[in-house]
Amino acid sequence: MEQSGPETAQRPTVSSVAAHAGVSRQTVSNALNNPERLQPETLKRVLTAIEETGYVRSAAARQMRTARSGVIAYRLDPVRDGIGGAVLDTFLHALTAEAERRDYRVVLYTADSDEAELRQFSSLTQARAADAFVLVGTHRNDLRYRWLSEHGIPFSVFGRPWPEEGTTAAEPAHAWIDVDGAAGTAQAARHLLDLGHRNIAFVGWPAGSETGDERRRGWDEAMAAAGVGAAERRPLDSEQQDGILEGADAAARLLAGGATAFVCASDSLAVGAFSAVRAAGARAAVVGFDDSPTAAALGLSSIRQPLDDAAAWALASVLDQLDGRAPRERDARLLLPRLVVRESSQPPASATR
Amino acid sequence: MEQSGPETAQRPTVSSVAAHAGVSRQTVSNALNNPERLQPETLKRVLTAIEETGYVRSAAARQMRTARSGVIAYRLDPVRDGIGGAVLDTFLHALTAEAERRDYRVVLYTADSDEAELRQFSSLTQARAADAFVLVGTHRNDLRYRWLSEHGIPFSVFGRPWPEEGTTAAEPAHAWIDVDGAAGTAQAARHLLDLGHRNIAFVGWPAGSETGDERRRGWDEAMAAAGVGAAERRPLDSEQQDGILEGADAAARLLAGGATAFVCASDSLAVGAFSAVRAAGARAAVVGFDDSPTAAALGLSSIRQPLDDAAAWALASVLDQLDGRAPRERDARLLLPRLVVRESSQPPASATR
DNA sequence: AGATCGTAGTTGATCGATCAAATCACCGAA
DNA sequence: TTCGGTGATTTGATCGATCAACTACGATCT
Repeated sequence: MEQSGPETAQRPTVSSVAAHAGVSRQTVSNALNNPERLQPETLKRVLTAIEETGYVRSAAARQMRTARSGVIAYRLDPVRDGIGGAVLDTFLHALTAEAERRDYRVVLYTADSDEAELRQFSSLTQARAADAFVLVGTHRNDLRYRWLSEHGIPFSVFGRPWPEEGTTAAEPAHAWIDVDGAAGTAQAARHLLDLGHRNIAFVGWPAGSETGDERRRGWDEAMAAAGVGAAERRPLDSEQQDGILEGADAAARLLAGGATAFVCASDSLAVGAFSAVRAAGARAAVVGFDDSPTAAALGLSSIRQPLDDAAAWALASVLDQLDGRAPRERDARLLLPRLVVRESSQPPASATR
Repeated sequence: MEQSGPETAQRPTVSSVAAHAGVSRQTVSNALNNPERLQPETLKRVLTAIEETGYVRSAAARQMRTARSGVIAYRLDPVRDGIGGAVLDTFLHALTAEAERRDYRVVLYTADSDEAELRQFSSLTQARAADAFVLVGTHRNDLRYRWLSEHGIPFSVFGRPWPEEGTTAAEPAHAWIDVDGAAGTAQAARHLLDLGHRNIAFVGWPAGSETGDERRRGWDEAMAAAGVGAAERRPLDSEQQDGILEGADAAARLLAGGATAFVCASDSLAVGAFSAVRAAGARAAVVGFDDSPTAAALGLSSIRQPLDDAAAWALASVLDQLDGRAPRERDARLLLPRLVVRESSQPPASATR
């Protein structure tokens, strides 16, 4: 498998491998791209020659002929928040790993505005340096989807599409995948209900963000389903910016109001809530969102997004588009997150009804 | 600047642009690669034609001829810790941005062992999918440097080289850059001394890791220089695994021992220390390390590594190697971090000597 | 005047793989 | 025996940019 000395031999090419195996260029090419066209015996001989010479296809030559780069582009944003940021990191890692598995590669680019990103789209595709894009995050009046669609460039999005202004909120034309946040917080709430809690507070973001509203809804619906009335739920709800301190403040307030457990919209809030609980010497349970490494380190229960699945789907989708296959069917519109139970919501606290 | 309809026109090439401008292929090529060879007037005409046609060089064709991909490879590790991980994220972002500035691109790969990484080195370079590598993190008996060197593949490292076993700790053969951790903690200690503190504790990692030992050394030397004797310093030193809880425990213990300020080896430890201080109702100052977004959010003073500089240098170094230029001179072996002062070490606490 | 040189720009060949079309070998049917 | 047909393999042409060698045309020198 190893190759000879530093600069001794020329880099092997299809032709040199062909000579080595006693066949023609094209046969070597076929061995790699259409093995079924070769006689088993010939195939084996060629593969052996490839092995022996340590041959690897030149990406450039290949791209040139096939007009495909085998590259997916991903926009790397500046680091924002320490705890929540890990989600996209994990997604990117999963995307890279999945791409490797399918013989693709991931290149990074940066952009600090939609316009800058469109320029990147343009130059990356014009240069044939990338075949497709995987986008994360979405905002209102996002210019990117339309631009990519109009230019016929394959892409998929991790994150729900916002209904475009003026559009009847019909099915969006593009491929996207997302996680069902409501299902996550509902699951967390039910878990805490099962432990005997009833005064389960929600430590959430200010109303208005889609993600935040959805997470609140999951908690709210689960509580309602468990027979906790609207009047009882209202004082258990809270809104604040994301952050550890904000979470701590909110939790302290809610604790004073009689809350015995917390479902949080993020791990940042949950870390804060958790520390407030400990500071107050209370035994209230806390569940976070995103299962960040911080949560794991602190023993904080948290809702884990299936990022591997999301990345795999996002990649599979763009590859389908590239290969002209029909759009991938999905049984559910949204992926289901999974609650990871740790000490912060274990062992069952004594019910406080 | 924009290009016509979706699929109307063929992608422009050197030839089509040449025709458009009334010159030859090569002249277009020269306009882009050796503009000084053209008469100013011709150059302008060609550039206009490029602009008008929206021409962008095909990366593949270029790579093929020049045997250069214009790509730097970077290994993306799985997310480990939430807070400290942001350092590498920031580094990667800086690297990507700097690469764009210099018309290079960054591709990602994964590897879960040195051996796996060597395979990646091999296939990425054989396929000419990457010209060089930027590595981060180092460990003893790292197989990678030797392999890359022996194969003549350019690379640079963010992180100090460990002295190789059996080697006289001479200058390592490869290009590397790192941040002077000792200078950082020394700066933090001096800052706290200036504020009137004397019982400044160090919340550090267990001895044995180079990075950790170095950060401890900075604190230690600054304290010694300020006249704090060894016997006085010893009880102010502490060792624990990295983590928020560990930091909180250590700080609580040290507070009880009379510490009035903390220099921490990481922001994780500092976050813990900070919360312990608040929990104890004390007014002790805390300084973290790495200036993570979490620290910024909490108002925690922290030592910021000059990651932009490090990334720029790492990239410049591999490009020098690629272009056969002499290794880049550096005035200092190490980059100096900068202390970012926030509320956690402000306003000057009353001296407690 | 003729040789020499320099500048600005041109043409031919090439990188390495793949597509498309051609060839070859072999078999059974007419 | 010959021919069509099928499957396996080979040859020719090509993707688009750049390198290297070459032409053209003045200006300069002897």
